[in-house]
Amino acid sequence: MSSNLRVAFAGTPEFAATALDAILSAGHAVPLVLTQPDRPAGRGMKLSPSAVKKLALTHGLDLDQPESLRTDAQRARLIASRPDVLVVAAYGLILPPEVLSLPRLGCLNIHASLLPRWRGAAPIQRAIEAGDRETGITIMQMDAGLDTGPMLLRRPVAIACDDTAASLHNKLARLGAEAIVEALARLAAANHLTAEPQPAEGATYARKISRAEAVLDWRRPGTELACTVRAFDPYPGASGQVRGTAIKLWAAHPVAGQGEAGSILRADDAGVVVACGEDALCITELQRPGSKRLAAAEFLRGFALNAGDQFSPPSAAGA
RNA sequence: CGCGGGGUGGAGCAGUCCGGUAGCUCGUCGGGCUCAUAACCCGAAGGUCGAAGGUUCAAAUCCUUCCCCCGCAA
Repeated sequence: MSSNLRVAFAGTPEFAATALDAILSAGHAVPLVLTQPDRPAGRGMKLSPSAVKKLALTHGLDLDQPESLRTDAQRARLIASRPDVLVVAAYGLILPPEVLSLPRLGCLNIHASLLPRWRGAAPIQRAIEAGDRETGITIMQMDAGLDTGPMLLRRPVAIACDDTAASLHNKLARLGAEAIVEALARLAAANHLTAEPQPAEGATYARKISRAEAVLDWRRPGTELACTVRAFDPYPGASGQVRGTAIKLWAAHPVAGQGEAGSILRADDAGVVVACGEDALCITELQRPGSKRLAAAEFLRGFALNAGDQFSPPSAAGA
């Protein structure tokens, strides 16, 4: 690595940790890592460190976990670290103008979509849910808006018909890591990057995934429901309810068929076919509470589903 | 101490409350039937019932401790 930068890093989940790891491997100095404070999470609600924190600790990096960056006191360590640039990836905090203008080269964001499509919190899931065939990574110079800054670098990736949020997340995390390393390399060499403003056309907003959305509305078309199932794997998992039991649906594809929305047309080793508002959905992987994900054939041995059984409508099945 | 479900032949489950010969569906193997089959019929193998300790004439089942998996919630 010929020329290195002082790269402060702000990020929280696995997606961000992948990028941080690549930045370190590229030989840049990382004088400070910002990540969200430890949160109660998981069974037992134990305080858990973020993926980025764990990585930072294994590399012995300086770490700060402010609740926000609104005050000078909360920014003190970032200022003291004298970064050339701040790389932000799924950090989960709003950066005030004082932070955006703090590093000499500004703040770069790794965003998991081809902007301006899917600005916001859940670009990976929303792209799958919408049935997009392509998404990607955008390296963006951050400004005061939400994912509205000028673009430095865009990398497309195809969404496979069997991609889930999990599999696409992994692809995009790797791609994002490569992209930020390339952007930093160019930045180090040229001391600036040409930034292209985002077009006004085609902007959409990827709102956060809410638990309520996870309960499938069987009046929707089977093709859309299949996308939702993939978009919600692994979190929070599309769900339905039969005979009072909540059931998670982990894999499904649209098939021909018609009947009352939510009614089971067939249930055999090939899958559970449920009538939708349009066509039908063939569910091939299911899970009930306390058990694990099972292929339809195995699931049915322990939980009988038969033609004529009915999935409850979302209002009745909702949490 | 956030709430809860579960660990039983290769897979998925029942049996546990009310201790007393370990059961079901599927798979595997062998045989039969069939033009043929993932179909059907007959038969067989295969289990320290998560681990350790305790109670008992007797524990998958009751008590104690531990390990592992999962749902909710975040």
